Amino acid sequence: MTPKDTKRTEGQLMATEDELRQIRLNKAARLREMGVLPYPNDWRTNPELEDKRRSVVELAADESARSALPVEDELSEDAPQMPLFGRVIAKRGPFLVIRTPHGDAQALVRPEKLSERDAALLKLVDLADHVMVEGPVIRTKTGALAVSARRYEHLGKALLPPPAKWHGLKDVEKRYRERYVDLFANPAVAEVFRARTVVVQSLRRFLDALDFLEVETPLLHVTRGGATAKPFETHHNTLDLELILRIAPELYLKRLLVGGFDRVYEIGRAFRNEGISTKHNPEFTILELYMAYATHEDLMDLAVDMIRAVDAELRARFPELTAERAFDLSADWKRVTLRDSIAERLVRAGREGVPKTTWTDKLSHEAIDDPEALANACNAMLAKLGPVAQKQLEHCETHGERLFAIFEQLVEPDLTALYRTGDGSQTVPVFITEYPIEVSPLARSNDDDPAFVDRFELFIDGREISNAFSELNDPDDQAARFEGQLRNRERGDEEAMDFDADYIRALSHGLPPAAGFGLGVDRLIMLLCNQPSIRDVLLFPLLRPENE
RNA sequence: GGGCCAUUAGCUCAAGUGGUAGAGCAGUGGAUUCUUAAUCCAUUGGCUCCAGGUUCGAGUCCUGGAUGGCCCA
Repeated sequence: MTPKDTKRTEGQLMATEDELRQIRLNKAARLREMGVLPYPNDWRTNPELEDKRRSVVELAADESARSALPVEDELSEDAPQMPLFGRVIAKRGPFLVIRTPHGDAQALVRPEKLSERDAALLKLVDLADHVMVEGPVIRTKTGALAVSARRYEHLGKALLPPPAKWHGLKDVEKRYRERYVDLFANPAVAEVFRARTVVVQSLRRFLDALDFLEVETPLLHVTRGGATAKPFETHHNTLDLELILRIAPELYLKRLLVGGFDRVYEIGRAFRNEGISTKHNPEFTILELYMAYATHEDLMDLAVDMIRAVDAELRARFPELTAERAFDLSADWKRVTLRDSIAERLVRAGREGVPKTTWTDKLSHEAIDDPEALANACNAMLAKLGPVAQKQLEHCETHGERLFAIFEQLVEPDLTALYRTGDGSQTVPVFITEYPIEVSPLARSNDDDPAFVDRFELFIDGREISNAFSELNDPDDQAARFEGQLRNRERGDEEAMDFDADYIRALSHGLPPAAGFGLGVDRLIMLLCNQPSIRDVLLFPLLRPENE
């Protein structure tokens, strides 16, 4: 005992976290002395109780409906007993505010209305405990709803104090690390994750209605393919086999088209061993769909319909969350070739909110289709670029690679300035089409110009949401593309794909003419729910572990 | 990878130029018991992120590190 401790009277313990915990442990012990378990498991809900609880909470939020409720003194003898159970988040006078998945409602808990046992239990309640009350629903003097408790049960002890009731939990790191607290302390956060589920369900509903078959393909892959990215590596002991976590499901899904499923999709996790940012988490959710007897142009139409349908459902269910929008999904979605987007960027530089850059001086409109002029322009730019952009440009060996690099560096950052509604108030979704063949190893080349492929990427509010193309189903062409990837690997490209011999064999059995579409589900949710960081739409984003 | 910012009680935040670390909420004891961030009285609670340094004296200044956020590449 330190001298400080001796000054304390009983009941005046220090309020460090350990001692706040000890105070609650002491209350748990007193529950045990009363013959009540601190963590009981013998109280059960059922559909009927659940419906009643939901109706109580909904009534509590409905000002006009609750005005018809009786006050305590007007209660009839046979007033129905309604349940309210959940977590205590505030104590106000003789009221407990109880949080449920449907919202908050309050209980009026007066000891004289309870049995001696229940009144004694009530004395031991702490904020954040799980409790259940039952009694008639009344209107309070201030017009609020309350369940006037005739029965009180302790359902579970919280040993740690909840965050401040008014401010909630604000510490961003703590919110991500202790999402369980974030969710019950900040209802707006929980709302985002409910919205997330609605988006995913809505995607499924849309595709199911079009007779797409939802499938599950392996997460453990032997070869890297379907995207260009660094994988996570792992090992299977029994087979003594090096495996990677999939970077995309693409090649398995297309095998299923060979197998005769003409419309398939998968919503699942993909893993990329890359940086973490507000737009990147090492594991993320991807939707990929494949459709036989369709082209990438059909999938543009499908993408518009699908995203509009999802958004309509989301907006109907979450009007507040979706109120602020920098983009307009109801406008006509632009379709621009990659080369035209560069040309447009150059022509409009310095006008209409489209900024000038050093590229604007070095690169002429005519150079876009002239390999030598483009290479010269790139060389002239090199010194002006940052290290990463410089590296990307230096690695370019072909006209197509240069076009793609220029698109990424020059056009992509200013897409929101380039494509806007007529009055300029909002951005418009844009499909960028005709990608160079070199950067599209799985896409079908264009029949009229084999240097480009039948592919698009969809950008909404400047953010890349989707990538899609008509599928390459010529096995010899695909084999040559894989060879090209291997050469890139030798050039030092760690993201290049492997040669997938089984996939070539699958194509050799005949992949029907088809098109495929991939969508970053987390990014779509960020966009539609107006969330600035991918961590705000992932329940448990990857963080460096805490020490200790 | 680079730059900027942040880290103080369980939570939310204060502490001009270096001078005894404070408040609200939560907690504890009591009063009250139809409250709406309940109120009233009393009261507990600190390795000021970590490790060094400068100084008579560091939450504050310097160096290094940790974690997080934002921006740039």
